[in-house]
Amino acid sequence: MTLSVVIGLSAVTVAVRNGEAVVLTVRPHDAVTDRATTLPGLPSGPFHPEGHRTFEIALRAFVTEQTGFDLGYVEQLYTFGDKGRDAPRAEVGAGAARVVSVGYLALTPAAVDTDGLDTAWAPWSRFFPWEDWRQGRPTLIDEAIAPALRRWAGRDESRIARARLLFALDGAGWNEERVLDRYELLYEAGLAPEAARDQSRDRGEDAIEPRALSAALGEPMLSDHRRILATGLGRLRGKLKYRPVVFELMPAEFTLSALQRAVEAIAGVPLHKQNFRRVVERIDLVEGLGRMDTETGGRPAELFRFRRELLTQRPAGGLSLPLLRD
Amino acid sequence: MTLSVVIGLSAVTVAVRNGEAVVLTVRPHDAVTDRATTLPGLPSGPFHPEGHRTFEIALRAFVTEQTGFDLGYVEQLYTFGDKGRDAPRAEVGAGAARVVSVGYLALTPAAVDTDGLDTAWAPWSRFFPWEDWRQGRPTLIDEAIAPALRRWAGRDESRIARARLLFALDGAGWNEERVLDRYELLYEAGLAPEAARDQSRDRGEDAIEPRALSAALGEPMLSDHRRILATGLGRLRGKLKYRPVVFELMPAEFTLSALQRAVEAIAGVPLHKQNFRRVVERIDLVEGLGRMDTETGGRPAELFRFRRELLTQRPAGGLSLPLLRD
DNA sequence: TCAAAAGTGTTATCCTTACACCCATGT
DNA sequence: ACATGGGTGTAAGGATAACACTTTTGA
Repeated sequence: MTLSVVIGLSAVTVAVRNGEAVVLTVRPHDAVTDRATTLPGLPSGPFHPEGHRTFEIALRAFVTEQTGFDLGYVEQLYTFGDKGRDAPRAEVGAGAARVVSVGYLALTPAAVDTDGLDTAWAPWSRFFPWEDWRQGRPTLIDEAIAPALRRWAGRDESRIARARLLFALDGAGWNEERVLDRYELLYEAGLAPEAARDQSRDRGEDAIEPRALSAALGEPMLSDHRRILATGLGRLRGKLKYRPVVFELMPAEFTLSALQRAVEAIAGVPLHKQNFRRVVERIDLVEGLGRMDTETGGRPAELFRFRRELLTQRPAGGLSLPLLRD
Repeated sequence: MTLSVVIGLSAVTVAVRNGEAVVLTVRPHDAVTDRATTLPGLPSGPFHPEGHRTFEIALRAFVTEQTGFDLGYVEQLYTFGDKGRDAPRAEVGAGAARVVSVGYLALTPAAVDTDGLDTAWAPWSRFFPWEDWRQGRPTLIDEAIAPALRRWAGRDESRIARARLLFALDGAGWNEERVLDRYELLYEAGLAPEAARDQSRDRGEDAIEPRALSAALGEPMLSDHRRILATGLGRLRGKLKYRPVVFELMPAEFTLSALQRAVEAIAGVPLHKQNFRRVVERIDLVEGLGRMDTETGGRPAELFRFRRELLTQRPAGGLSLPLLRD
């Protein structure tokens, strides 16, 4: 019996709904009690070399199958292969297999609810509550994260420096892109419930999915899905700034405020209204339609559309983030 | 017999030598005639789930084994899984296996020659001659690439637009980062020798490595290695601008001109001397040593060092590229 | 009339670009 | 002295950040 390799494909599917960034999750429910039986996870499945011509085709099929949802924009994120962080060993044919995770990022303008009870659009702040700085610095950081990290770091200068840099302690600046590094630091410090679970499995204990783990530092997810989600959020936040990807999250027609709320929801920081508009104007990728949206609650706002046709004519950059200091 | 999966790990190892960007290649030689028996390839090997704890550990071992070289900075690039673009099917245990490629980028300051005859530092302009714009627009583009692409595109507007955008035709601007897209366009247009090879293998013909392929549009490489190399070059060119990665390519002490030549060699574009210096000064990551390098051929140049210790204190950006229009 | 959100004007500062010129060494 | 590369000054234009204010709707 040889240990072979199984490739797990997972999708981080992002949308913006009511000014909240949400991600598509699956959570198997008990048919009788209608209660969730396990942690939530990302739509995912194993790559079959016989049937699947490419990873992306296989991934799209998994998502549609499991959520009823059709993906639009898709890009590959990262491939995780380290032992002890993988999904529980899969059984394949004669023997066991090591699972390697290939994560994907998908963007979609429509966050419609599908009928499957097992599917849900979850705000990602549930999994990473420390990542939302739109209402200012989350109190969670100073009240829970910083003390716990300091306990873990002890006198280790390099640990202290990492914590300071990543969680903006002692006056250091917040870098919204480093989502994965922050999650990995918490994992390493034993502050992510997944760490304890992976360790107990590594010690040969049975791979039980722990149901009642503390959700204080963000809700845990199945397998290594929270790590993949962190990778996706980080990538998306970075990409916003150098590629016009926000528009993949917008409907055909939108107001500039809605666009700003979408960027803020992704980046997790508040932006300066007028300077944001200037930035949008400068990249010259939207076009006013002359029509108004009267549902805004105040003065009606002009509707705009994304001039997608320009992308084939010239390389286009993203939106710089004019921060609103408050 | 089931078709299983083998994960191939490959490294794009980059260094700068005499103002040229070079990449570490292996090319098996015939022991008797001392002539190369196949195309050059990247150092690579199959991931073993039993033995290897992480991809990166396995990769480092392969490179050391095959080239005698120890890697420093390493980052993952991309995982290629599409059928027909993979390496020839590997034989594993009972059956055949589909090969999936995980590419890595490694950076190193030392481009020392190792003794192995099979190893060579090759300038990457050999594989992508159209990517070097330091001496102005390469004539190869207008003389060979553009006509061939136009023949291939015919009346297809989307093909014409892609060719124009990627190869800066008809006055469009050159985007040095899109190395992979350019290679993929040439592959799709049948202008990369690898395309013909992969197709003949797909038709069931024997997987011969063709030895005498035209090198007009860049020398071909083994398997999908030129695609991985293109991914690495593109990633590195992008990263230069937002992370201080050039310094991974520099020795402990260097002159500012040497730094500029390194950036130019990677980015493939000429830079404006004084503005480059201003940019370097502004990011404030180098420190003058007060000592001089007298080997410059003109006035001695001051030696500088990279203040690596700052990286743990603050997040650091890269160098913007102040182009020299000429 | 007032709350709520849309939309505009203006300035100081900093960064980038684009000029042209002087300096120290080896031959 | 002169060729070769090292190193500097400065001004224009553009982008960003930081101010506060007007406009148009619905309740």
